[in-house]
Amino acid sequence: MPELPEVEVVRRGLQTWVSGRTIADVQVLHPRAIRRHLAGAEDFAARLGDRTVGDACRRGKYLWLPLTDTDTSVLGHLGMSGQLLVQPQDTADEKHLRIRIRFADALGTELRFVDQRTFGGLSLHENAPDGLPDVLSHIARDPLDPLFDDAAFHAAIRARRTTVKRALLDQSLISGVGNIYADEALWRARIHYERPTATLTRPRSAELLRHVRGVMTAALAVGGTTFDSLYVNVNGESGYFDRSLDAYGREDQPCRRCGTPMRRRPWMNRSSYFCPRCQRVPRTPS
DNA sequence: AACTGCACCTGGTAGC
DNA sequence: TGCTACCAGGTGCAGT
Repeated sequence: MPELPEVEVVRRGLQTWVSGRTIADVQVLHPRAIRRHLAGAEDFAARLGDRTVGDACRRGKYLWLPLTDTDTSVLGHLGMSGQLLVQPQDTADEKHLRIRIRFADALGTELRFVDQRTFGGLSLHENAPDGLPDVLSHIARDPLDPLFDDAAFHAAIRARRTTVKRALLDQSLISGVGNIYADEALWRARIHYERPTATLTRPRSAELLRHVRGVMTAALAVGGTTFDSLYVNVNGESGYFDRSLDAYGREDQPCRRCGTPMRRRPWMNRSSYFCPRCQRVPRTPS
């Protein structure tokens, strides 16, 4: 399940193996993969043809590739299960290959969008004046962005009448955080996922942000080490997921701080994992 | 306007 | 064995 660190690994891969190359042709093998490109598959392919790819960019979980000499970008989101792979052209098609992009050079590789559950996809958009694809106007900066405004974040969540995990997953407040890293950061900060944001003091929200950054930076360090080949990879199975998670997926296993069995609770058609001792349920005088 | 809840997907697995 | 039910969850939008 790609969140910000995994997407950043993919961005780096695209920058290394795709930026600067000129597109020869595009095959859309599943229409749902370009459903956000409203003009359809033929239009998508035609607009990419003969265009050159600029520097790979990211905000939160969104990736985009500007097309040089145009005011447009190819926007990508990996959804739940998406992968962007740079493969030798003679590699057999993946079972869930959705989009193939061939290049006009002789490097012998192509870019493939593979996605089992088809929550992700590619689309082409006009760039807004700030250079971002126009459809990203509602996506906040992510916590690894140097221009992320910690004070504004604190003020925004204090003004909301919602709970802290909802706020962490609200991409208009802070982008790039998903269910896994939200639980990890809340465990590190010893905050219960249902704590009202209005109860967070400035030091507590600062501490939470520090842990969000800490868990993402650690994941990025691990994910980054596996990426040193002709392969832009994201599969949610990096070593980080197996070895380093303290909360997510650890139901009934001892808390790594206090030994209390961790709990899982249904939450928003998902799950929240937490330590019932370290992360006390807030008393809510409604 | 701010907030809540759900549809969209498919493969793996648990249960019967 | 073969069927059903459920789970994973990011996003956008309909509904309140």
